[in-house]
Amino acid sequence: MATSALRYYESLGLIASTRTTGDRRRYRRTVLRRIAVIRAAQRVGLSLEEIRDAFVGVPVEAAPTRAQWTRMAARWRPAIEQRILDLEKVRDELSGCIGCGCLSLQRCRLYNPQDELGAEGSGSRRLFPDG
Amino acid sequence: MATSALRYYESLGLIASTRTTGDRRRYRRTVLRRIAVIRAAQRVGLSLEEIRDAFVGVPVEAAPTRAQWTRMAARWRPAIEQRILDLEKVRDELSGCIGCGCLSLQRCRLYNPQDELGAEGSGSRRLFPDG
DNA sequence: GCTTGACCTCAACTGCGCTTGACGTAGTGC
DNA sequence: GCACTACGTCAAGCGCAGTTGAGGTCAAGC
Repeated sequence: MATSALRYYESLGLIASTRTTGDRRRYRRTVLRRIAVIRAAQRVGLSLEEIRDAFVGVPVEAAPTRAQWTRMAARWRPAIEQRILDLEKVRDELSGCIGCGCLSLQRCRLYNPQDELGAEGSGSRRLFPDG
Repeated sequence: MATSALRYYESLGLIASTRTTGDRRRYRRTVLRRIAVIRAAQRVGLSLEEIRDAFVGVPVEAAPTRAQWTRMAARWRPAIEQRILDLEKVRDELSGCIGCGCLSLQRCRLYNPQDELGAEGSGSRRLFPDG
């Protein structure tokens, strides 16, 4: 990965580095772990800020304990599971709903994922009230 | 959703609108479908450009046929499936690998998802060669 | 010794996906 | 009939996640 990204992560406090006498960055093993986890979290769709939040309690400088890693991993599970469920829903709706050609604005779960919004009028700015 | 987003999509050619005598935009049913599909595709992680590409063969102005929708949905399935697999991998690796505390730089699949890179030296810029 | 390239800092820039603002018009409610 | 709001255009701005460039330093190879 690009060194500029590492510097950027460091500027955000996501990772830390030690310096050589010549002021070059050296990354400890634990930092490489953090980076791997950061990239993985990005694949899940988390922002760097969310990732930083997920790292609270996991030391930036020192080697974290196994318990700390485990706690963090546990914190992430729900977000990952949720994201997987979301995608499975999109997949099923794409094949089930669009695939079948129904696409009813009133009934289709693609338009109306929460099954809310029965017949509350037709105000504008109403499609996807919250994401 | 915000009207500004609709105008933006229109500026990209993702959707089309008819106009009233007073120059206001009116969106046909099929456009509302398109919008729903666009939002769904974004949830999957596709960029608007990728989404536009996925829409080739699906008319912007007229009502697409069921066959056209179906073809498009079929084009997306692989991307969605892949994304789901990715996330499942991240989930399993987070609980299996970090959870277990191994985190070996050489063996951990989190660092080395393709199982490539045996022992090719330790050049820099080597972590995650392609995403 | 000297060149070469990888690193350093810091500020400015990029691309995406919109949003905001300025300024003007259209149409609905009272 | 008049106020008010939602819409119209267009350009500029924002937040995120970095990248790029200018100007300088460090260290390995010849």
